[in-house]
Amino acid sequence: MKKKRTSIIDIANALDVTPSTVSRALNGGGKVSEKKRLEIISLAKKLGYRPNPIAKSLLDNRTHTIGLIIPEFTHHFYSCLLAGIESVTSQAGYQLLICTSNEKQTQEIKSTQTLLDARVDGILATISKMNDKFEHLQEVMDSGTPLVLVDRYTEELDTPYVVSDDFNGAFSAVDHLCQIGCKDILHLKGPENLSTTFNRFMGYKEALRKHKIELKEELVLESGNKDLVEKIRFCLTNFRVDGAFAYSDYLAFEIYKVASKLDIPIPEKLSVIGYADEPISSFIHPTLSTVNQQPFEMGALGAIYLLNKINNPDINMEIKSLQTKLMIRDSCLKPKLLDEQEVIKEVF
Amino acid sequence: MKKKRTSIIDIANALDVTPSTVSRALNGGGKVSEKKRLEIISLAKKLGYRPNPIAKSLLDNRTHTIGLIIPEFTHHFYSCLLAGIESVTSQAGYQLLICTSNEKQTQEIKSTQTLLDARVDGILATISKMNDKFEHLQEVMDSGTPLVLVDRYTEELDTPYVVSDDFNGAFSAVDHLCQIGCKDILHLKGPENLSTTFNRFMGYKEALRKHKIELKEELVLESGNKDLVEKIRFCLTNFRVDGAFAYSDYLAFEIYKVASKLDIPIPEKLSVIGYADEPISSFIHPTLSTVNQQPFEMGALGAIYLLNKINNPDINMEIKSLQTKLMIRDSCLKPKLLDEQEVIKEVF
DNA sequence: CTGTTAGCGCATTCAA
DNA sequence: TTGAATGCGCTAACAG
Repeated sequence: MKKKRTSIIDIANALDVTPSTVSRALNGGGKVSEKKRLEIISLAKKLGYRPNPIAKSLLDNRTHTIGLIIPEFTHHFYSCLLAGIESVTSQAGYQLLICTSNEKQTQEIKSTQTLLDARVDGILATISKMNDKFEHLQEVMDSGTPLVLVDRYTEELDTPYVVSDDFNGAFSAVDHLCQIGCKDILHLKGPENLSTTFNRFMGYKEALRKHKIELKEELVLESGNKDLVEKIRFCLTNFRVDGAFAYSDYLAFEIYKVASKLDIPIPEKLSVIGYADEPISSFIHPTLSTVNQQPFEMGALGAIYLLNKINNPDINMEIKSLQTKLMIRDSCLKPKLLDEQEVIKEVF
Repeated sequence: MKKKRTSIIDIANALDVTPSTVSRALNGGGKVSEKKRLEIISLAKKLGYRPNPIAKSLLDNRTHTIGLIIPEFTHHFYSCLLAGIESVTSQAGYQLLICTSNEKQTQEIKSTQTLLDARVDGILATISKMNDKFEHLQEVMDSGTPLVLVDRYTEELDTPYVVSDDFNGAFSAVDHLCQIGCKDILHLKGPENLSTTFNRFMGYKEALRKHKIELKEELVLESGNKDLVEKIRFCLTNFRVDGAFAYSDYLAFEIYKVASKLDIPIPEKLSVIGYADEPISSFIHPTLSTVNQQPFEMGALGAIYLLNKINNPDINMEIKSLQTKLMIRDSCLKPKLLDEQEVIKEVF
């Protein structure tokens, strides 16, 4: 059974003053005689008094709690996101209430309800993949609860967001492949209909254009279908592919597998870059070059935006496309003419 | 600005009844004329009424919130643990308030304070590595807030816990190595002073004993010191090591590296088993056999214990040493005489 | 069946 | 400087 905690009333009774006086003494605000103030404070400490935030919340309609909706816990990306968020909110004295959507809209809707019911001061959300309607989030905004989107966003919601700069992330990767001399660069696209898939593909194209390399459609593969491995094998066998850029690290690993079977050495004959900087990338052989999206920073910045909006509702819409970091590892040929220093710096 | 939510008083005024009546109608408990009941319910729905849990909490001193303290977010193990916990608590209608300790005692102490202040109904904690004092957790228990320990525990705290069965986990791994014919089995120990290190070592020894294999001290390596790689190399070179069991998957990878340099093929000449079933294990080549600790189940069970204790404070002390799952992958020789079915079953 | 009263813990009026 | 009163939203005990 939970023990009753000492309240300001207990202190008031013990000292023969009113709760008001105790409240004033403890909050420093009002005028209390120094003597009483000290008495009260010392007794409070002795009794282990801790203000009841529930009562406070009821009074001023703020909970100092922010709600978080993420698709899932078990991807490294979200763990980092979470860590970034937590680092900011805990610092600011806010609690974190966490819900998952499992990438399902129904659960996401439930989660927003839960958080709204809990009277959180604001909500940080990564909208789930399969979202077509955003009424539940619009409802959050209409209720006056600040909302900030992280990692994924939609133009249908007029609210701050922090995402990753997929275009430039992809661009920097393919640009690097070009710089080390790749001419025929395979691209494995991501899931259809995702803005990230589109933007990374755009980055790929733009880098080719910069280096005056013609885009060859046969070198761009959709990763959705089952015969992906077969298609990769076909490409590696029939075209003189010397570079590859994949939508994700996992897709890059598929390339590894095929290349291994075909006895194509990486990076000697084929330089590969993935995306997301999964921890696995540094363990696989050869270590995989990839694009780091800075999930921790993304979470932290999202949390900062949210706190800003909570504390100043009229604040200008803040949006940010976070810079990515190109992580060059052993899966790429070392640059020939390029200033090595530059690359090395990027790694750290 | 957060909009004022409709309260039971708003409904009462609109319908010219008292808040009590509305409360009764909405909660179904009391006696309300059917007519009024329907009126009230319909208006409540129309106004989007949602009860304010803050007020309820103030009243009955329960928040329907449980606090969680974990060392960190970014290890896959904790992500799974978290997912397991969340699956149970959300199901049961509880919110999750999350704090991290970063493996530091000072932060862990702060976290307990935060959670106690927030009046959570119970706390689920993975105590941080560097804990020597447990007063803060004892204080939690003294306050009457149910506490359940997960993954790590201490005998100093008389409270329920869920951990992993390290002894049998290690035993099953080494037992398997013996069954596939290994005679000289290297063991890489974990960090000193950790019960897990001790228990896994015990499991290793017991398995050897079962198979009447003499324990050779030179085949047991402390992993703390820097020249671990050198020591592994020495072992692999000078003794005819044909099996290896490591405290963690990461340590197993160290064995991979050395074996690769020495041109010792895995699993043909050396079978390796790690511990923890990191996702990386399935991606590395060859895929690494390992021991799965079922972190999701661990979290889920911990949450169940906690909810039990919250709802029935007098419940018997519940403790559980969770069974591990041996994951046999390509890093082990296929069994010769052993009934293959059995092994395959273990994998799934 | 329904209204009145009281109180959960606290801060903020307004009086004194 | 201090006390009394009020209310945040809700439920429960008691009256009617």
